[in-house]
Amino acid sequence: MGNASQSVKTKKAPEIMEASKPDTATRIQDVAERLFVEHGFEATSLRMITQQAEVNLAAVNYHFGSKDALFESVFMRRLAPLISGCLAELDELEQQGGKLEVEDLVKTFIRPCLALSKDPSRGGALFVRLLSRTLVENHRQLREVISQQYSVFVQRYSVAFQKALPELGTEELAWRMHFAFSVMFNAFAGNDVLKIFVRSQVVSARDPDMIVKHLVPFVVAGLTSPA
Amino acid sequence: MGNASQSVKTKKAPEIMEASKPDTATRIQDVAERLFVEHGFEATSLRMITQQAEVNLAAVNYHFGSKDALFESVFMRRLAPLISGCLAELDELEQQGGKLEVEDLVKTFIRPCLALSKDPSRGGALFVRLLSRTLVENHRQLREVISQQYSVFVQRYSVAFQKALPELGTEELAWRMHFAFSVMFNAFAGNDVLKIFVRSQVVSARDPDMIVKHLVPFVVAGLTSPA
DNA sequence: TTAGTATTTATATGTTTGTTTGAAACGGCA
DNA sequence: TGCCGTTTCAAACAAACATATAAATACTAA
Repeated sequence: MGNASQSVKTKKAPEIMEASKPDTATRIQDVAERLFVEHGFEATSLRMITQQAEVNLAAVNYHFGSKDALFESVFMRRLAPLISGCLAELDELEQQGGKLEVEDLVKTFIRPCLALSKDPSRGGALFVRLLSRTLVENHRQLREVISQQYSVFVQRYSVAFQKALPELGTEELAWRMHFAFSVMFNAFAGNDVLKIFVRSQVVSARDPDMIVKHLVPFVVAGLTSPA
Repeated sequence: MGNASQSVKTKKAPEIMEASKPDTATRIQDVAERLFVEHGFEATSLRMITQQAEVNLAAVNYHFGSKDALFESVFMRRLAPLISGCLAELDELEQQGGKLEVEDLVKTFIRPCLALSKDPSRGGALFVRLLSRTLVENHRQLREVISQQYSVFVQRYSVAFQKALPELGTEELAWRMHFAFSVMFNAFAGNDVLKIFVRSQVVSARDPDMIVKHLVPFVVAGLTSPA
């Protein structure tokens, strides 16, 4: 096993939980995630990754098949749980009946993002930043995979928001959702447009709870503003 | 002249306006702008640029000094006029007295962006996308240059928004401006987070006027929502 | 025209890139 | 112990990279 590119890694967990370092493949993923976020896909060389992960250069191609496949693996490892988390919250909200409130709907998306951001064992805010990079770089094949597997995500939210905002036309709603998710993603990713213009790095408070506190009212106001 | 990296290009304009191709340096900038947007800085090689611009490989280093300097040149060529445009609108609005309305303030930023987006001779929406890429990749030295020259941009808008929204604390206002500029930038850059999840490319209407029509109410609502 | 500078060209340099290879080392099971 | 599938390793690969150099050409001013 290994050099086949389809292997996603199914190793036995070490029985006696060693406090030291994880799996080779996992170590590669962890370092790669950080470096891809920091420098982008192209600017991150396999040598940087393998050196920091303290594994042999050939290990990447052995375990993942290629640099592209490594990226996809790193990406999907985080995306799947995040999407599931959102859809689970959405399920719960819809099943408890009653009128769908925009704020609650927004929170079904924000809460899993917030939870992820605060969980170092899942890379913290790294993945949201990776996602925002991936949005802007265009890894065609990855987009293919994502849209094949997760188009339901957008559909579910579209339907839900339509119910919560029945007075809006589908087009108007599409625009507002576009804007809303755009703010939310970039907020969690920490992409501050204004930061590029000012010297001080102090501005970025970075506390995820603070983000949410200010983010929710802003987004809800935008979504619910009179047509 | 040429190989010194400080040369920003000061060629005579061709007297008889040839309909054919512009300056070598300009041709390089035009192609580079498009390719940097499409593939990012690292993934764009000087060979791609020079081939498409139909100039010799060494021309980049001759005219701009280095790949980094070329990027900075490409970037600044568009940033400077855009910022000036915004500040000019802001000046005009402030000088005409009366209470500062949030919507008018928002429009002082949106109008120059819209004008740029609709002007092919200035690269259309390319630069906004380049800016959004630059935000996410971090070209340190470029950030330095920008913040040195254009920190006034943020200061001016901070003061203006504070006047228009006196009931907000400075911190609350900073968050809202962060969110507002984030939506606006990403709207013009066409970074649609949801697009990555759905197959159809049809969604992206792309008409800048349409963007504005829906964008302004959303942003204004977010900014003015009760504290 | 001629002299001198500005630009373009072809070619070469030395790195760095992703990927491959074949052998060595490892680990569980007979 | 000896075997065998799995994993690691050092080394090498061609290809592509940014940049440098010197010769060739284009242009301008006298």
